[in-house]
Amino acid sequence: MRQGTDRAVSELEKPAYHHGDLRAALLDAALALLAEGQEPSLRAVARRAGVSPMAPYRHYADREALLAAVALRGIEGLKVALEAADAAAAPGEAVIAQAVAYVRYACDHPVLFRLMFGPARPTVEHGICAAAQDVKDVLLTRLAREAPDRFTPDFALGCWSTIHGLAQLVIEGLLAETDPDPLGSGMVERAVRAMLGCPESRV
Amino acid sequence: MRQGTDRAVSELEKPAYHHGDLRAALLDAALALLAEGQEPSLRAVARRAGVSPMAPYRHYADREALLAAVALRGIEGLKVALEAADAAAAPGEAVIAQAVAYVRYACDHPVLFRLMFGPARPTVEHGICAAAQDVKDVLLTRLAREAPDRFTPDFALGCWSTIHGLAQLVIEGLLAETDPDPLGSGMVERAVRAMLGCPESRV
DNA sequence: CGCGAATGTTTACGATGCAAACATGGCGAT
DNA sequence: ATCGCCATGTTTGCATCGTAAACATTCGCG
Repeated sequence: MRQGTDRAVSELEKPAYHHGDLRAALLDAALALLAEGQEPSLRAVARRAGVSPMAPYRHYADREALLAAVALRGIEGLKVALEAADAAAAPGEAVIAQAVAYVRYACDHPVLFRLMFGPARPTVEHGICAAAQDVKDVLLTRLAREAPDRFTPDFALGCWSTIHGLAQLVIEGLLAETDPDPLGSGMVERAVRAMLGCPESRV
Repeated sequence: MRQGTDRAVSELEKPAYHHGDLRAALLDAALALLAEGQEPSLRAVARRAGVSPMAPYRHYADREALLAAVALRGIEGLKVALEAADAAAAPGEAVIAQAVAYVRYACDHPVLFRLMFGPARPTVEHGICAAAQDVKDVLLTRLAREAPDRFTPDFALGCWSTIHGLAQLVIEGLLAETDPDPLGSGMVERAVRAMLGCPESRV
């Protein structure tokens, strides 16, 4: 696929027949549409990438395959966000920080998030599952250190569920009438603390 | 092909021009499609109800309105399931029983469940939110009795999130590689117990 | 230089959601 | 009983979507 001599991307070069790296461009286009809040149709993605509606099929089996690739990237992004939050957290507060980051990521990219954890069963299914496990593991690792006494696989699953459920409830607006801004108001954080049984709220 | 689609109440009259109670028939048709695991298109619902593709618009503003009505009914069904589980539970085990019932409901009606708590924002949005609160309240009420010491609004939200997140993870297959049958294996129950800190497993 | 394979394009088909115009017939006012 | 209103259904039409099939273009290797 890739070769040494790269006439890869020069600015004033008109769109050649061969796009150079459509595969990545399609991914970016889909991500961009997602970021704008719209669910990306295959045709819209192609349009945005400046190619014909059928072009994507040279790189992805079907719409679902493209979306799955996007979802994978989104999951990786979530993992990165969790790791960053974990690293930046005060001692003993890393789990809470990860939880908040998780929900914030969902709020910042609601459509993407739905794609990531919704019916993304298609082609790359296994890839998605594995990536999701990676995400869980980031949380799990920190959990094992901050709460070694209570820690069990079941407890880890419970924690993940709590955080994931919270994210779902928030982005679907199910908490809107209870609290218009569950993240900003600290409700999310308090709910996680309540479940973990660590009420130190230290402003 | 026109067949005598299941008319619930009437006897042998031919499909009259006026359907009698299309509104309800459409709901049932959508529910039936959902039960068969397919996402109901407006046209498919109309087909199943034995009317023309445009007929539903006399009763629902658009596809989303129909789906929202279906979602509402699904949420009511969940509430009923929770109440039943609560009533049948052994003393002190009602919260766990509700949690398991919640996840089981999701597993039994995955497409419906996604509809209920997915982007069901449209028309009846408020109705959906309120109904969801009703569901939460069933859990919340029992929670206040079984765990009066830890009980706070934040704790209640946390519990709901845990259960809801568990349901999401299970129906999307995110736990499939960890455990192919999280409900049957008891993993769901154990995760909830771990979060609640009540490890009595009393087979 | 030439040719095969990779990559894009065009055309076409069936499905979908919905707008607009038309048809039917239940039912209250006369 | 009759008539006419209008709620309820139907037909037609259009834009969009996913994707199959056939065609066009160019890359890279012999």
